[in-house]
Amino acid sequence: MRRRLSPQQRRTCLGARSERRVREILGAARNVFAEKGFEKATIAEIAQRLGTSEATVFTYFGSKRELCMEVLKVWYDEIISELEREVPLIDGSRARLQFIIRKHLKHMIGEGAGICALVLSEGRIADEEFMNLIADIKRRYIGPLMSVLAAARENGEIRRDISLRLMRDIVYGSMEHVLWTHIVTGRMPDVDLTALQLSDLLWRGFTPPNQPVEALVQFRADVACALRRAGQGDV
Amino acid sequence: MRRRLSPQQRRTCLGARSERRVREILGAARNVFAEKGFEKATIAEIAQRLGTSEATVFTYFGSKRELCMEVLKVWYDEIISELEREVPLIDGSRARLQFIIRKHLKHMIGEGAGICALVLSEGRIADEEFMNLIADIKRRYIGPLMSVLAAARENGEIRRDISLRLMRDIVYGSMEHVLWTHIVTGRMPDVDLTALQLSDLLWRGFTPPNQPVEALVQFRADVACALRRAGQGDV
Amino acid sequence: MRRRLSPQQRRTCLGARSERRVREILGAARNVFAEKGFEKATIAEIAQRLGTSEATVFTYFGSKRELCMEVLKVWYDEIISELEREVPLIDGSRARLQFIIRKHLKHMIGEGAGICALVLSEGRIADEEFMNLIADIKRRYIGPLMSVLAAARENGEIRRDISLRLMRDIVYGSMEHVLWTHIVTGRMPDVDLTALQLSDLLWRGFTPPNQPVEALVQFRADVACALRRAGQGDV
Amino acid sequence: MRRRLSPQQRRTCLGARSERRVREILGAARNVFAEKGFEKATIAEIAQRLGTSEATVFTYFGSKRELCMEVLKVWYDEIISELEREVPLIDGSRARLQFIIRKHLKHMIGEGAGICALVLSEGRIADEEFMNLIADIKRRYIGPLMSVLAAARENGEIRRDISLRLMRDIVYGSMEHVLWTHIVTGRMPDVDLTALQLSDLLWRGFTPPNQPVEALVQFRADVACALRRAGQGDV
DNA sequence: TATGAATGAGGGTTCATTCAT
DNA sequence: CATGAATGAACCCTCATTCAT
Repeated sequence: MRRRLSPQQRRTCLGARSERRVREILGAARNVFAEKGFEKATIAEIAQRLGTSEATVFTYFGSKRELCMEVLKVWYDEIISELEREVPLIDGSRARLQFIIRKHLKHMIGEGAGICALVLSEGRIADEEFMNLIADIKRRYIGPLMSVLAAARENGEIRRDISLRLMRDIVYGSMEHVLWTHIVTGRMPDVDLTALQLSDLLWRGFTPPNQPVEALVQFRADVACALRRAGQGDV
Repeated sequence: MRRRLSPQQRRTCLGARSERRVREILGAARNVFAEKGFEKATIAEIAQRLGTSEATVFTYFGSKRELCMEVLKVWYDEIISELEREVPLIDGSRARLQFIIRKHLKHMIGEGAGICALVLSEGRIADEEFMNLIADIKRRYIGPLMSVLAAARENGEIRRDISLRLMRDIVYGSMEHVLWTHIVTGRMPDVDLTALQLSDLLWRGFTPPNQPVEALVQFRADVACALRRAGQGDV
Repeated sequence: MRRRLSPQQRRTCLGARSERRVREILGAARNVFAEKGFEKATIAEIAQRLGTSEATVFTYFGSKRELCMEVLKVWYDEIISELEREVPLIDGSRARLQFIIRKHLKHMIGEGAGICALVLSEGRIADEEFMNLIADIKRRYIGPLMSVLAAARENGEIRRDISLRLMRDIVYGSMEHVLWTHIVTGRMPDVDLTALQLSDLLWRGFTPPNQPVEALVQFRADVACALRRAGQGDV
Repeated sequence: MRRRLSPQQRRTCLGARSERRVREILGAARNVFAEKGFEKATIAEIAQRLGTSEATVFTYFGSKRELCMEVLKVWYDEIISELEREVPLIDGSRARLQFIIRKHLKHMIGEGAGICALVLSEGRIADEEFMNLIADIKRRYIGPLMSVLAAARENGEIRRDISLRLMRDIVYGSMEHVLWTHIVTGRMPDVDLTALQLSDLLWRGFTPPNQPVEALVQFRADVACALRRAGQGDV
């Protein structure tokens, strides 16, 4: 049966027109899944928004679940690669954290929130394949943050007594709750301000406690001195 | 019609035996809803676990939705009143925060996680009555924490430049993500340790910043970063 | 089983308290059946209005259908015997007709209408026993009118060329439609006026025609009609 | 969702084959509703008579209620337009009344009776939309008769002291009872004879009492005279 | 006698999925 | 390739009726 081909195989042998069709379906499906959640979304509605029939959807995607997975894959692939490309361009762990937070908040406002909720809600329930996909997405999505944290710990910028995993949970958990509040109340959060406050607050928690103040003062003096010697002026 | 009686009325006039029945049904329903979520849970399964018929469930609860709401109410009422009773017995804002965090983590491990997911996931989808209940539960559940934070801010223990709402989101969001990780990976977290670390980390973020010192810390990090970029290795 | 005893047998061996119970149940059932119709009426609602349990109803009446039949029997027995007692006291066929019409309209206003609708609506659908009861009730209910009409025909007061059956249908059909209009619109009809007009109008139809005069009347109408058709306006 | 489309929308975009399907379903539904009444009719039986599944019925009609409403609409639309077309072609108020009566009796024999009973019985019970439809149907169905009566009253052919509403109730009520008798007894009435007798009897009731005989005789003489003068012979 | 409790039998409705054209 | 049409399989919910106490 044609249905049993994986979507990749199927799509490989389709022409240009079909490529567009696939994208259209994914787009409509994304909206519907985001708005309704997996259970309440119906193929009928997706098809209706496209102006086609339900059967057409099944021509391109073997099942509702598969379609949903594809939607997630496409959506996350995009923002993950964006993240992976841009984070290294930022300077400083703290700035990177702030960047990641702002990026996440921006993506997750609007339709993104629904997609994100999909990942959070359905991941526990669905069959194994679905769960694996979601686990994979989460892992990759979280990758850039983990790199930043790992490097910062290497540098001694952040404390060693708390696991990176816990820090990661704090970062993403905080953001999700912020977003959740936004979804439920309907109020738009000020993304930039929230990102600033959040990264500030969390960073201060991540920072190693009890910095010896005198050493820092001395360090600043040294650098300033060196700088002066290099002839580039006041601090 | 019997169905049209509210569950309170119905239950009020039942004897001791049926009180037990109600609890049994609530128990089974709690498990099923927690495991499957609202949509995927079926009355049939709840009845089956009790060894009775679906009709019996409907004798005690007018609808699936009503049953679910009752489950939520019972579960949260218990822990909310526990929280409201015990938090005031603790001394010190920071200790209270730690207490709330530990309590939440403990409650949410196991079946509690599923119930909690119900509140988080279904709130956006269901009808108004359901949403109102969930909103109410959230408000009451969050009450003790908000009191602690508000008092701490009064005392000047925590910063004024960040809204309590954001702090609340950070606290609960972090915990939820911790729990989520636990659910997905199946690994039991060390509740006491996590509560300790989490409250420590967050508290330090909440605390008013000692700006001169922190500026120095940041300065050192910046220089180190610049140095690294300049390709001269470790600090 | 006790259930299999006919209600008569059962009631025979019950004491005074039970007699009252039976009447209470019949009363509540009457209201509910009248308001909702047979299908939409529920034993639960009947029991609820009595403040007892559904099982109690079944202690006295073997089934919903049986209860409904009993309700009909009791209600109609009363007004039929009333009719049979009072009609002979009236003088003159025409006055009797008017009396029967007024009586019917009065009875059928309010709850009576619902009972009557029961007879009209369910009679065609239910099982044979039910249908037989309804047929029997109708026959007896109609008896007094039939007697009046038969006697009037004997006297030559009403025409012989139209069957009594048709006359009966005209009398009761007219009234039912009047009542129906009243139920649907919710407006109270003026019972006495309607009874007067109805009996007058129908009686003039029942009366043997004075053919020459009526032929003349019709002739005039025909000419007027033809004239109008010919386009020469009013007569 | 497919279900959420109105039946019109749905049907509009279906080809000729499904037009037939719609008619088939309406036909089967008509029979079942007519035989059983709304409550006792089941989608299962309708589907079974068509040799299809219940789901198929729901593909074309969103709900049992909607299906029933459509059945009523189709059935009445046809006979109402027939009535509106044909009544004006008849000459004379009395002949029109007779025509309407005969037409009604003919339509209401057989399955029509069941449909008619639907209108009469369910109108009081169902939800508002249903009731509105039924009220609308009744109004339109009764329109032609009301026009005839109104015109006849204008001409002075029928009495002014009795409301048209009451006359209407008498006409339709009589017929319904005639039909009811026919349904219950199972005997076919002689439609033409009944229509003749009914219209004769009722018309005589409607006619203004106390026509001055002498004037009529004179009128006939005048007309006859005029006719003779016009050279067209004897009366 | 009264009733709390339980339930079998069914009805309406939904929807992912299949298949012939 | 697109799709109109059909449907099996569930699911929620209702209610008359039974039975042990």
